[in-house]
Amino acid sequence: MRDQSLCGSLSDAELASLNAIGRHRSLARGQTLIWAGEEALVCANLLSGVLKLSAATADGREQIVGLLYPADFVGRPYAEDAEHTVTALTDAELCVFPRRPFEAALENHVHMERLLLRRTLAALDDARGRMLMLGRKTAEEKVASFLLDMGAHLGAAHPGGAGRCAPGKAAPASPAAFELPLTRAQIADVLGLTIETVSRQMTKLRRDGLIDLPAGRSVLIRNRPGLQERAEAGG
Amino acid sequence: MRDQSLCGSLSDAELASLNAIGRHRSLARGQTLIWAGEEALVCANLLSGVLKLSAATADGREQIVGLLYPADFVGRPYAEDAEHTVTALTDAELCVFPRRPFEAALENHVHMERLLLRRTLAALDDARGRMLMLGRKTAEEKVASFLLDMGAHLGAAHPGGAGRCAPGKAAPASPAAFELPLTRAQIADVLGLTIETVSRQMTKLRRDGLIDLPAGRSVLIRNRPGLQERAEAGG
DNA sequence: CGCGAGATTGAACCCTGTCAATCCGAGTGG
DNA sequence: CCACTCGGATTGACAGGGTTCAATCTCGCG
Repeated sequence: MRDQSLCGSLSDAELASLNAIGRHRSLARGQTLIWAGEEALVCANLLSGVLKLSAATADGREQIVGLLYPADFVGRPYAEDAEHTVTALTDAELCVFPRRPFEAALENHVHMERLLLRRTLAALDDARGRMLMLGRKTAEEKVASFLLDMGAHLGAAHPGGAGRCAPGKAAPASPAAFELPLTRAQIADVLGLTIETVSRQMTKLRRDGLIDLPAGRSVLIRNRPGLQERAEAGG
Repeated sequence: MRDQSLCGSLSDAELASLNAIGRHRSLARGQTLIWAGEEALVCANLLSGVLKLSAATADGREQIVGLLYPADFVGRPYAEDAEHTVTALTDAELCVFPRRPFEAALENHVHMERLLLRRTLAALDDARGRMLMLGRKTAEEKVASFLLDMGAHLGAAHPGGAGRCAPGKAAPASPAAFELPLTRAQIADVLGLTIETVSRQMTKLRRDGLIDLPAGRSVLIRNRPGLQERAEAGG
C-alpha cells in the first residue's frame, strides 16, 4: 500500500497513525460515497478504479467537475458539508478515513499536510485547465482532448480491466487502445455537451481515421498527432 | 496589515519572517504580474484591487479562470512554471514574496501552511462551482449569477473606488449598487461568452426591471430575488 | 471638435441542443 | 434457440441560443 498515493513517502509513524484510523472499503460501480449537501463524513484515498466528482443545478443538469484515478485523494477536509457528489464510475477500492480523525492526523503530521497541499494545488491547476476547455473549446476540441486525457490516465490499463495503475510505472507512454470507464452520457457531463453531440463527434473522428471504436466503450487512437491537432488550444 | 489575509492570524514570529522576505508592490490597471508559461518567480498577497487569472488557447481565445480580491493569495508555490497569467483589472497593491523563500517560510511555519491549505481547498471548490456554470448554465443564468457574485464581493465598495474591502467588516450585506471592475469583454471571458451576448443579456435584465445600468460600468440591483431566480442552478 | 475604446443593437448564420426513430449487444425467459 | 426487453449508442431532422459580422452609439479626452 506504500505506493505513490497520499500514504506514499510518509514516515513509518505517519503511516501507522493513518492505518489506525483508516478502513478499507469497496465501492460498486454506480455507488455513491459522498452526496453533495450532506455532512462530509469521510475522506479517502483511492486505491483502484475511477470516481467522478459532480455538481448539479436545481433542475437536474449535471456537470462532472473532476475525475479521480488511483492514488488520488478523495474528499474535502475542513468543510462541514460536501459541495460535490462522489460516485464510482467503475468498481473501486478505497482507504477511507473518518473526516475528523483525518483532520487531526493532518495537524499532527506536517509531512502529510504538505503532501495534501501539493496535491490540492495540482488539482486546482487541473480544474482551471478544465475551465478553459468548458468555456472556450468547440465540441470537437472537447472530445479530442478528452480522449487524449483519458488515454494518458489509463496508461498502464490492460484493455478490459479499467483504470488500475501498475505501481512503479509513473507516467508510461499512453497506449493506442483503452476502455472508457464512462458512458457517453457521463462523457457529455464531463465536457458540458449532450450525449448526441459527443456521439457525433466520436463518429466524425472515426470517419476521419483519427480513432477507431471497435466495440462499446473501447477506443483506439490511430493518429495521435492528428488528434492533438483537433484538440487545439492548450489542453 | 494584519487583516483577514494570509498574514492574518499568524504569530508575531511568522509575521516577522514574512515581512523579512515580502516587498510592497503596486500594479497599474492592465499590468501583468505573472505570465503563463514563464518561470513562476513570485507569490503574493493581494492588498487592494482586483486581479484576473487567465488561460488562453493557441489561437487566442481567452478564458478567465479566477478572480482575485483583496486578501486573496496570488501565485502557485511548488510549480516551476506558471500555468496561468495574472493581470490587474484595477490598480492594485500587493505584498510580493519571491517564490523560493516563500516556500521555505511555508515549511518553517506550519500554521501558515495550514492556512494556505484551507484557502487552496476553498479556491478548488470555487473553481469547480465555476465549472458547473461554464458547462451547464445558459447565457442569462451566467450573467445573472455573475452580477450577484460581483455584488457580494464588492460589498463594502464605495461606487467608483473599485474593490477595496473595509477591514473588519467580514461579509457585509451586498449593496444594491456597485461598479464593475471588468469591461464587457472581460466579463465575457469569465463567463465563456462573447461581448455581444453579455451586452444583450444585460439589457434584457435591465428591460425586465431586475437591474439598472446608470452609466458605463455601474450596476444597480433592483430586484435581488428576481435576479437570483434568473441565476437558477446552484450558483 | 474629433478621435478612439468600449458598449449597444441588428441581421444572418451555424453549432449545438432537442426531439424522435433506430440500432446494437447483453441478459432473460419462454 | 429465439423472442423480448432494456440500457446505451447512433443517426436524422429541426429549432434555437449564441456567435459572427457589421453598423451605430456613448463617453472621456486631447
